[in-house]
Amino acid sequence: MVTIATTAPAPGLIQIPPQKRNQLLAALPEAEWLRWLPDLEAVELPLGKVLYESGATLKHVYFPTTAIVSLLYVTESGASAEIAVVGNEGLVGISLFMGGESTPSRAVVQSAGLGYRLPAQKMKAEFNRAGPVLHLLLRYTQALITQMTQTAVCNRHHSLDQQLCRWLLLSLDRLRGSDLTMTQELIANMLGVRREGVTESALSLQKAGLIRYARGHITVLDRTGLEHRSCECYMVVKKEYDRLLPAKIAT
Amino acid sequence: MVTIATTAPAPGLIQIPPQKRNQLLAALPEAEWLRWLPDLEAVELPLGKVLYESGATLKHVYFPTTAIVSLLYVTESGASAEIAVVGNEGLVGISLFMGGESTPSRAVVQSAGLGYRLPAQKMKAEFNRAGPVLHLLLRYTQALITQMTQTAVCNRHHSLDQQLCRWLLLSLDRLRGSDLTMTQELIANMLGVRREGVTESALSLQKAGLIRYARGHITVLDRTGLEHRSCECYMVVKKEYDRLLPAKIAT
DNA sequence: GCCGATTGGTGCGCTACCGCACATACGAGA
DNA sequence: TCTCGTATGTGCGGTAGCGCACCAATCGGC
Repeated sequence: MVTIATTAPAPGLIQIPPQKRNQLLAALPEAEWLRWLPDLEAVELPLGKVLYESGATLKHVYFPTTAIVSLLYVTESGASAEIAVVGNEGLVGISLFMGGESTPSRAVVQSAGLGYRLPAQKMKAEFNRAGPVLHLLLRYTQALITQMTQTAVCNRHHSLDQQLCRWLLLSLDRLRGSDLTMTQELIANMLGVRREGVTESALSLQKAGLIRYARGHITVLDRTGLEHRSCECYMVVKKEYDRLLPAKIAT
Repeated sequence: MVTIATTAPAPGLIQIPPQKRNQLLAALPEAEWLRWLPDLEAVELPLGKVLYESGATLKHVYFPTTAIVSLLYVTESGASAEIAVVGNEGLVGISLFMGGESTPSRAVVQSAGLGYRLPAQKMKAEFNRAGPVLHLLLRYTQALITQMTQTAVCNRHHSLDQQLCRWLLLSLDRLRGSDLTMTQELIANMLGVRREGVTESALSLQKAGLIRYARGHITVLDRTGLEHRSCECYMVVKKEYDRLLPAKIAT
């Protein structure tokens, strides 16, 4: 059970509103911030929760704060592949303002946590004001596109080892700390590979002293090492996010 | 040498302006159409021409009419992978209005032909009017995103045979007729695989009577057969384009 | 403190694709 | 018509990752 404070800073203490732990929300101009606040609903995002299904019309957009959400596609034969990952730097449900209202992919919570959501109508109305919000959201969308294209490239050319490093780093960037709660089975589903393959790659990372893990809990020991072992895809994506999005907020 | 008529229908004959062979331009409301027309510059797009480089700031957006353009990413090691393909249904240079002004990918003419271009400033100004053009372009962008994500999925899960079918079909949809001028080497570069692999897959398609080809010229004999042999990715993309974009124009 | 379920580790044969080397064939231009 | 360059066909050993079967370790609930 989680109690979520949506208002009222503690007396005598300047407190960051929890909504601002999402960087897009934090980047809103004051006028927008005040207008959105009453409609932002805090939500728990437990592991595995499906935020939208392939082809379904969206009812909300989600702004994760401490959760991570995977956008993934499931093939007719049941195989899956992660397209992109969204954390507190972004939002889930771009097709709402892009105009399609749905996509062929699915959004699933990959790492449990909290977030906020805004009703679809409100989101569209705000977007269509065509002010700074529009540009903020489109820049985020472009960053997301880069992540997607890099996923395509990585799937084509890079080894499972490299992809695992990229994946760990992208996930890590979207969490505080250096731990993630994540079974190898889950990672395999995201990467669209066999669980055994992940076991093998993870073992080699562990032997190299880069990570340590046990039963669904991974600790990154040597971030720089991971970066070296990763393919270029991680850095390409990271640099685009840094370039396109407002400076990060301290959390 | 190509003469391009930008105005003046032949006497006694109702003629479609050549600009309208691009479906986005054709879908413009009358007011926009008239405003854009003087700034639309006809350009030849010869095979291999680079419309923009990775990371470079765009000076124009391109609206292909008879040409096809590939968006591709080249890795540090020189390997390449196609991210998406753009023909007369779309435009090249979405990062201009998305706000990034550049992307880590590159745009190369894959099939020679004609197109029109609009200066970057004009494009941004028109987009920022926030009228119907904005929504048209964003819907196109969402369709493009679908193509990109499906490329990622296809790279992960489907065989070269299937990918070749998908690729042929996507290219074919962006040309009139059933011929394409394209060496196996080129196709291999797009798909990010070995040339020999393409030879082998192409042979099996030819043996099955689906295509015929010789020295850089491919003729599709059995489109339906190709569709059956392709993975689901082709249809997913096609349906999203049909859903998101205005009805096609007769050309 | 025991038990079943979850998670991770390992072996093995298989296949698709890679990298390389080289043979062939077609076609445009001298 | 000959020739050279480009395009395509083929063979072969190597390897990354797959599918499957099974074992080992550890955790949480009773």
